[in-house]
Amino acid sequence: MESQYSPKEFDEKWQAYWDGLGIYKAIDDDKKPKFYSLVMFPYPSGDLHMGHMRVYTISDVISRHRRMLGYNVLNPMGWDAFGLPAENAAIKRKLHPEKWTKENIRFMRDEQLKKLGTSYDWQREVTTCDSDYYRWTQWLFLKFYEKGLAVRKEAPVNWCPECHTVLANEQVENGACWRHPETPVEQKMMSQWFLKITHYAEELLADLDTLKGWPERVRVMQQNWIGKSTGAELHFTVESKPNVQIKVFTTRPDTVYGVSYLVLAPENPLVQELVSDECRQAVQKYVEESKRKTELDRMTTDKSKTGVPLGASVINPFNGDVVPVYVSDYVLMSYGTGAVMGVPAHDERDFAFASAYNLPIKEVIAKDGKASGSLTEAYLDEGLLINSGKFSGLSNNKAKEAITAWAEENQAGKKRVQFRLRDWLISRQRYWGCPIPLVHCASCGIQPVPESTLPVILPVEGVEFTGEGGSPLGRMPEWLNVKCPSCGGDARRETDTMDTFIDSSWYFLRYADATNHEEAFSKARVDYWMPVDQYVGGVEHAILHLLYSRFFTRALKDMGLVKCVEPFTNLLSQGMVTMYSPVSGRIEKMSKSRGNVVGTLDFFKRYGADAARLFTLFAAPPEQELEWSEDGAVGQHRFLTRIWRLLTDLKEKGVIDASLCRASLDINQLPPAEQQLLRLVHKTIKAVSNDLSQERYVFNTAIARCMELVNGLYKYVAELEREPEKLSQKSAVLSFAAYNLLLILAPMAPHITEELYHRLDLPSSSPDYPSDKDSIHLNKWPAYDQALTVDNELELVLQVNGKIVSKVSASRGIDRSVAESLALEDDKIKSKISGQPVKKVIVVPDKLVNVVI
RNA sequence: GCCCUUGUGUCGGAACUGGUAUACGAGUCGCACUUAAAAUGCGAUGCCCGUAAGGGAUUGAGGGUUCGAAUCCCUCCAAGGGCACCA
Repeated sequence: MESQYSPKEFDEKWQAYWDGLGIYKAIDDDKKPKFYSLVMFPYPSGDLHMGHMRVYTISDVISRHRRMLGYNVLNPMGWDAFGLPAENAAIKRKLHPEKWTKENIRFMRDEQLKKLGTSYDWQREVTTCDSDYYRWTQWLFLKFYEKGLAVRKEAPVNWCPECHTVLANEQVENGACWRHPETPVEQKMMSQWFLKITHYAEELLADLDTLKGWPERVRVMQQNWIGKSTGAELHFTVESKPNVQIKVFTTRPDTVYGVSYLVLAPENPLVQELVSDECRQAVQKYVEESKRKTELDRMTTDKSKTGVPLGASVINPFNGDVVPVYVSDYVLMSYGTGAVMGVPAHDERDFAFASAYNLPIKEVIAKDGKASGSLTEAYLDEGLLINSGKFSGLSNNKAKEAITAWAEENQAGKKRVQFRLRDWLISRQRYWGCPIPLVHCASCGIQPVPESTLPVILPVEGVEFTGEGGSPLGRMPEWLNVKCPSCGGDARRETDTMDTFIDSSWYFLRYADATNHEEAFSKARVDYWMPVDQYVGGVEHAILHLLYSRFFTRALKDMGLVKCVEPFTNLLSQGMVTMYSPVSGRIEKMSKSRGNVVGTLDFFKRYGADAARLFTLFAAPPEQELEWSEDGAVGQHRFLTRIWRLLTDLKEKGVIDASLCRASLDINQLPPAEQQLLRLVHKTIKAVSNDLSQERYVFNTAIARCMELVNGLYKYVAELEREPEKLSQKSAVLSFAAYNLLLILAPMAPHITEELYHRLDLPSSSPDYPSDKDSIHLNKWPAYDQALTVDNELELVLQVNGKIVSKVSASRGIDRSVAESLALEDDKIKSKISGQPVKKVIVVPDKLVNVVI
């Protein structure tokens, strides 16, 4: 036992070696089939822990495996480097965001990701806060602006008082900022920049069906978020002002005869226009109050309804009914038309509102066409129309179309599709982001910065970070004041920066052509690499990043800049890593604030990167949660030690011989014990190949199979030890087994396999294996012989009425009749049957025989 | 409230299309090696009854389909996640 398994002695050696060889470089336009493997790039927050490492490990195994399968793999890495934490750190510690960010990047790249043994092509590294990158983010923004997909509009927006900026809808969770769950967002009317994602709502929804390689739940989440509703817009004329109409959106035009009132959202401009003198004071008070309510307040009002009458009435175009108009904050200005028709009999909310204000409840749909007389709750099911004029008697589904058609014919409305998705608010009143390349000119209005003068550089020197009074950019006159590109007069730059989700909506395109100084990317390169064949990332981006990226890709496709429509063909969303938290006393997501982090540096030092990789892969399948356990991680280190000892020992004794590693063995020439071992090797290669395939990606069982092979090898060697002279002879089977074990383990444990591979000292390069001497990772993934993955002798299970009674050994492929008689002649079966008539016998070939009595 | 996911030994988890439930690992116990411990190797290890041979129940609970169900269907329970006054 000369040398102990001691990863710290060679992990870094191999990392440097791979770097030097450049074996992870992706080749543009290679002859081999391409495989674009992508992992969501991190925000450079400073220190990754073991929880973060999971996603990089998974993605790395996939990439390494694909390389061995002969693909031209693109596996890039970069940094989502703009964002608030850097700016907040600057305010707190007087450290410039750029310096802070760059230091974090260096540490995370060199001390953490590289030391995990990842196989990135660092020549394509992308950093979104570099002007080399954001220059093109700005360029893309201008393209959107040209196409009318970037617009400035006055709208109610979400303001986070903690971030001092507005947020997109997707960045509000439960009425609070996604970064600050304790801070409710405030509603403000502001003029802001939006990207018109709603323009693509229909496509973004429909094409979800094409994403067969995405997890169902992510698709469902996006579907819900886009939220398509089909219905009608109906027009109600104001009684006292025949030239004013209130338009409502409804998914239930079939209930229009049951309207007993209309409701406007407090923010609806019609409120001010229609309010009567008598009601003005009460309405004004109500509107003021609802303005003060945060989104959170409005959501937690227990569904109880409040509202005030407007003092106006409208005419129902269908039956001429005159019904009152109310203001209530259960109607949202930002959805539909900001006005709804109240049908208490067939809508829960309307029922609650009508009950509170004693409004009539008129039934217009009933199950058998018969009114119940007194409803205690809204009737929401299907049924036949009643009290609905000429539509009475129709089924309500048919009535939806008929009523909408009538409305269209009589200029009282039209069919309408409504989406829940809203335009993407992208301006941020913060410094550390990509400047929006526009100027405001007093005479020409908003003018785009000419492409030739991009980038609009984010000033680094002389920026003051106070965290107060808006973006620091507004206080930098030398940056702020420019000449108008159109008239040459005095103008001011736009001080808002872009939402950082824009940076990450196209980074996967830049990887395809990361060093291009002439354009954002060449179309040819992007068309070669895109779409991403396997994307790996957290489910927290199920909507945000993934939806924005889909939108971007679509828009760029329509501009002719890219060919593909969907950017990510396959998506794997890995589960989070948890651990017991002494702060809460519960098992929670690993994070610094919960005090349950395991650091990477210390772990790598003690157990090596391979043990860390294997444990994260082994403890749970990738989509599931993973609980970190020190014991479990030690177990993986123990497994690696077992491999180390076995192979170094056998190599030293001369049992494993390099010349025999790839020998093709004739199983019929081998003694039984060797046959069995050879079969085990082929079975293992098959199982691991299957587990690592894109259809499965179950690394835990792949490792389990490797462990079984190692256990089998130990058992076999223990047998050999009974005749010690055998342990000094070359063994073809053991050489073959050792070599293949290293190959199939290489994607998961790249360091130990590389070290042991080099110790095998394979013969010099041959045409088939040109890179023999260089690296195990340049090897081909091993093939298996299907015939050797099954045993010739097997155990046949014998059942009576589906219960196992006995087992017999049998040869593979015996006839059904032979299997049947084996069962019927078995003593235990006979005694179980004890003379009763056999109804039938079911034979599952090579598996079992079930005797039914 | 609606939608989705998950319930298997002491624990993490296997069981591919219905066909030997508990692979693999952790933990525990025993043996070997050792002055001793650690490390390592070997063995045992889901539950109940039994000294044993052996027998019985068992995949959250209950029912169903089937020769046969962890796997398919229905009802319920629990945990986690998403959406939530979206008209």
